[in-house]
Amino acid sequence: MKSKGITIKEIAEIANVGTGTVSRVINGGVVSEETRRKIEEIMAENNYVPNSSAAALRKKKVGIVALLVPMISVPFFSKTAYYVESFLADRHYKMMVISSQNEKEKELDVFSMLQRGQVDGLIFLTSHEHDFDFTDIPAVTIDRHLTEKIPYVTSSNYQSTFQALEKLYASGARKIGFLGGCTTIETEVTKRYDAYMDFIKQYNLDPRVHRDLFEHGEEELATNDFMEMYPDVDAVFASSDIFGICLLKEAAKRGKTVPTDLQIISYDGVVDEMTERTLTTIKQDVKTMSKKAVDLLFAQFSNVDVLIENIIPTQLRKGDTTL
Amino acid sequence: MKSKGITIKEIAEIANVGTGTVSRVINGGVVSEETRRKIEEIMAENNYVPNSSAAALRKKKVGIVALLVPMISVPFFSKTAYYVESFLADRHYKMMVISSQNEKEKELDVFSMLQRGQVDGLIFLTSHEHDFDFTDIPAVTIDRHLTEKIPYVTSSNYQSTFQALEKLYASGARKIGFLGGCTTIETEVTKRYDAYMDFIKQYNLDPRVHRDLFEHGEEELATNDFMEMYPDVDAVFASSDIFGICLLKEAAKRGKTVPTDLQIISYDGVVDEMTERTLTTIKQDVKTMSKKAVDLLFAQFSNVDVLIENIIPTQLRKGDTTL
DNA sequence: TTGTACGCGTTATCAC
DNA sequence: GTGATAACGCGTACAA
Repeated sequence: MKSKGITIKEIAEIANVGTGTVSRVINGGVVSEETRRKIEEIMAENNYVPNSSAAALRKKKVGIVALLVPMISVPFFSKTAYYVESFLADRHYKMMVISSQNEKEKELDVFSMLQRGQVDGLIFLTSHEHDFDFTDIPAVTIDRHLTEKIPYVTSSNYQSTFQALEKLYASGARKIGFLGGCTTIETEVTKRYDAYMDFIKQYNLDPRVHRDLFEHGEEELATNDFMEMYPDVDAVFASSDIFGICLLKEAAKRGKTVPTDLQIISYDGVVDEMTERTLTTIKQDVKTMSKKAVDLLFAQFSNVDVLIENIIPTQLRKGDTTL
Repeated sequence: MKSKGITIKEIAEIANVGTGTVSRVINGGVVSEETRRKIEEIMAENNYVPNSSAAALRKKKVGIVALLVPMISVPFFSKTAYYVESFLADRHYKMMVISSQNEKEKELDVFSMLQRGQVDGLIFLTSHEHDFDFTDIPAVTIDRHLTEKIPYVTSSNYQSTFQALEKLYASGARKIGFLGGCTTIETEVTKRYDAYMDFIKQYNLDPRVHRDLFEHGEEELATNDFMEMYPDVDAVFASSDIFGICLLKEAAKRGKTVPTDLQIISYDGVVDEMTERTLTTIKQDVKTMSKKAVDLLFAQFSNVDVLIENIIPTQLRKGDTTL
C-alpha cells in the first residue's frame, strides 16, 4: 500500500489515454462518460491516489488553513478549533493547529508557513505585537483588531459586560469587582475591562480590580490574591469562565455562600457541562464566530471584499451564581 | 509579500551560482563559508522562502502528522493535542487535527491523506472498526490495540481501576456502581469495565452498571438514568471525568452528600482546574503518553523496531469526592 | 567545492 | 472530447 504509489502517467498508459484526460477525471473536467468510467475503474484497480504535493505545487494551493491559538487545551480555544475544523471540512480543507504558548517565535513560524505555501490561510487568536507586513495575506483574527486590512470576528464584549454589570447592580450588588487576565497589547477582550471601568464611573462605585498578565494555570493563585485584596466584594465579573470557577472554589474556602454572599458572572460560557454548579455567564456563540471566521477567510481567497469588523452577539445565561 | 515569491533559481542567478549551491545552503550541505554567507545575504535581502510543496514533492515528506480524535473539544483530547503538538514542534513537524465526530467517513479521510502524502504519519484515538490495510503505514494509536503491527500507547486501565475499586471497598462502600460510555469495538478503555466486573465478582458484590454508546453531551442524562436505576449506590466508578462531574451534580440534586453518602472516583484526571470540588481521579499522564506516541511514530519513520504495547502508569489522586 | 541537468507527479495550455 | 508538452520549485546525482 505504501510500497510505491502509482502515478497519473502510468494510469494514462494503462488506459491508453493522455495524462490530461486522467487529470480531468480526477478533477471533474469534461470527459466522455465512457472513458471516464474506464479510467475510474483502472484507478480503483490499481488503487491510485493523486499526490498532494504535486497537485499543490501546480495549483499553488494546499488546501490547509492554520489555526493559531495560545493553548489548544483551553476550553474556549479547543471549542473554537472544533468548529473551525468542521467548517473547513465542509469546504474540503484541513486544519493545522499551532499552539503558540504565547511564544512570539512560534507565532512567527505561522507566518513563514504562509509564505512557504504550507498553508493557504490563517486564523488566529493571539495577543502579541507583530511587525509583520499584513498587506495582502489571507488571514482572519478572532477577538483582535490588528490592522485596517485584516477582518476580525469578536463578540459584543463591551455591551455584554456592561449589561451584566447592570444586572448585578439591579440585584443589589454595590461592591462589584473585576477579575481577569490581560495581554501585552490591546485586544477586543480588553473592552470587557473598559466596560467595567466605565460602569464603575457611571454608577459612582469603587473599583475592585485584579488584572494582570496571568499565565494559564495561575488563575487560582490570582483569584486568591483578588479575594485577599477585596474581602468585602459582593459580586465579581470574571473575564473568563476559568476565573469564575476559581471564584467558586475560593468562596467555598472562605465560607462565602454563592450567590447570596457573592455573585459571579463570567465571560465565555464554554464550560457548561464541566462545572458542578452552573455559572451565570455571558455565552459567546463560538459556533457562529468560527463559521464567520472561516467564511471571511474564503471570501479573501476569492478576492471578495468583506467587512473588517464582525461582531457576534452574546447571550446572558442565568446559572446558579447570581440571584 | 505575497506578490510573487522568488525562487531558488533567481537567487542563484543573482548570486552567480548554480541552483544546487543555493539548495545546499538551505539544507545545510557543504558550501564554502564565503559563498554561503553571500547567498544567505541575498536570500535575506529578497526575503526568499523555499516552497514547501516543491520540497515535499522531491523529498517525499511533508513534515506533517495527523492527529485523529473523536472530538477535539473534549478535555482529554485537547490536552493530548496540546502535548502532541509540542513534541512534534520539537522535531519541526506540524500537527493537523481531524475531529471525526465518530463518523467513519471522516476517519477514512485520514488514511487517504496518508496515501496522498499529505501527511507523513498518523496518531489516532478512535473507536471505529477499519478494514484498512495497516501493513507498513506509519501510525500509532492511543488507547487502542488495533493490529499486531501498530504500536499503541495506553494507561494501566485495568490495574488502576481495580485498585481504585478496592480503595472504595476499603472505605466501606459495598454498593459500588459503574458509569461510563462504551464503543462499538473493544478498546483499552474497555478494560476499565472488565476490571469492575472482575472486582464485583471477586468481592462478591452486586453489579450496578450503566454503560452504553453515549454521545458527547448525553452524559448528564445518562447519569440521571443511572441514579434512577440504582438510587442506593454508595460509591461510583466513573469511566471519565465528565461522568464524575455529572455525578456531583446529580448527587446535589438528590440531596446526597459527597463523599459521605456517595463516593466518586473518575478516570482521566484532566479537569483539575475546572471543577469546584476536586474529583478523586485516576490521573492519566497525558504528557508522557503523548511523548511516547510521538517517539513511536518517529521510530517508525527511521525504521527502528519498537514495542507494540506501551503502558504508561497512572496516579490515583485523592480529591474531595472520596472518604 | 561547485554547476548542470534531470525528475518528483501534477495541472494547464494548446492544438487537434 | 482528447493528447502532447510545458511549467510548478526544488533536491540531487553526476561531472567538473
